[in-house]
Amino acid sequence: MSKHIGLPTSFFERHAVDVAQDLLGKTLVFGSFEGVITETEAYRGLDDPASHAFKGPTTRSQVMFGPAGFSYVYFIYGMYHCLNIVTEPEGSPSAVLLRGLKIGKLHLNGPGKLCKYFGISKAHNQMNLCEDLSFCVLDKPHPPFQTLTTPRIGIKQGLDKAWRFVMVNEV
DNA sequence: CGCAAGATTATT
DNA sequence: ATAATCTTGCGA
Repeated sequence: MSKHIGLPTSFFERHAVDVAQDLLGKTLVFGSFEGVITETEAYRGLDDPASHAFKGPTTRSQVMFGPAGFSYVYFIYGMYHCLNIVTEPEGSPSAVLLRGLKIGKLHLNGPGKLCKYFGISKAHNQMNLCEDLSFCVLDKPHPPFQTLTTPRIGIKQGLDKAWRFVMVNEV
């Protein structure tokens, strides 16, 4: 009978690429919603031209420079929100974009889709996912699966980095 | 202050 | 392949 505790700051305080990979199969909880994470992407800082943090902190990206375990929600293309979780210690800008969730048979493939379905907006930016069980990530048991690694989607720089992770061949 | 670009998605 | 739609960041 596991107790299902939300993932702690120490889980998110690691290298963004490791966190992105390890987040697959974990359960995102948002209010009364929850779903299994099936697709992620890592974004870092000065070594990553695709990142919002690449050119230093801005009003939008400053949360990426803060402590791990906080939400980073941004509005894009005039109509979609994207949810990230900040990684690495404070001062090391990075985050993991959540791109896919499955909720039973329903598969929300796409960062804009999952935010729309859950009702996540900028009101939920910069929230600590490690102190409140109403917005957190749970390490629930999940059957084995394989991980597909590819370059990230929708960017024009940093395509040399294979920092996208997708759950496949679920048993 | 103006403007181009953008970590997307649904449709043609 | 492209429209929809608007915030953000940067340059003037």
